[in-house]
Amino acid sequence: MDEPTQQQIEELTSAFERFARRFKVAEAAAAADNALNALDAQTLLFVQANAGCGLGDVARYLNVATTTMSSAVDRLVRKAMIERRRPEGNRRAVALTITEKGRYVAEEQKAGYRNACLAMLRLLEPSERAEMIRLTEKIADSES
Amino acid sequence: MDEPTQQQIEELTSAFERFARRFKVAEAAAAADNALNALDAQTLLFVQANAGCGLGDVARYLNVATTTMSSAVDRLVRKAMIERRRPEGNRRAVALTITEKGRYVAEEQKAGYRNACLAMLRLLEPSERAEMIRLTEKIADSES
DNA sequence: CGATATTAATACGAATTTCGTATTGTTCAA
DNA sequence: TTGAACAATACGAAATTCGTATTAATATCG
Repeated sequence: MDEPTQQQIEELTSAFERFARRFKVAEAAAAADNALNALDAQTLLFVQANAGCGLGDVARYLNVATTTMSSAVDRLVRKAMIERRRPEGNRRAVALTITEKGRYVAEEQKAGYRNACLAMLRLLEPSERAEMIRLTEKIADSES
Repeated sequence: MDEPTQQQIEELTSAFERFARRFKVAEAAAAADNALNALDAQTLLFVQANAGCGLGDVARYLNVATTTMSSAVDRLVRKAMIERRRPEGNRRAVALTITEKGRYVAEEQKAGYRNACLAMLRLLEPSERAEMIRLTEKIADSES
């Protein structure tokens, strides 16, 4: 009862395909100098948002093996975007923190996302924008 | 004039982050037996939708080097999901066509997308669904 | 207290993937 | 007919991910 219709499902699936493609192309075009691969970029953003987190925290969040995360952290440390520290109180762990340069790159990254979102909103009438945001939030945050 | 507000941009960006994460996790959970990597899956879907297309067509569409596409096609041929044929009339080209098995896997793949979209629509009130679809289509298909 | 299990991270190597360069074979144009 | 342009492939280098084994630190419990 009150199920989405087959046609609605089909329409949304198809629209999302074109949507994703458009978004992806824009993203590829924006690939800057400080370009990071997807995992490293996500790692950097997580470390920025969770200063002092451990390597395993990021791995669990991003659903990758800890060895994979260790490599990603290696790369980011080599690029001087984050730092490994030994937290006092637990000397087997590392605490990850973002550097000045890392913060810069992370902000650049986020600016890219914001630009893409801005481009989307511009395609809508002012009256439609709030509704798009509301519906996206509802889907993103609903329980179950 | 009539620009989206900073707050709207921020809200949509943030909502999309959660949205994408939720979508991605669902996708990872659905990873079936016939699992393909992202490029191979996209290639298979393109070949299904464009029977007889050339290798370069797919490469251009997906924005990868032709050598990369050659490898992807190799993998799909090895898995018996697509076939290389020499079209009469142009013997340097290959024409890609999907096989029975490929069609099956492609449909499975699309079913996964449809399920994700269904899950999204279910999170909305029936009255909101058409609006979500309309707005997504508008963003996906607008010129400029 | 000491032995053992658990935890956090790393070292190392295998497998996969992507891509650049060079090459083969075909078609087109002058 | 010869040379340029084109479609695809062969090959090798670089990067990434992950599993297994290892190191070191902390927790547990007899």
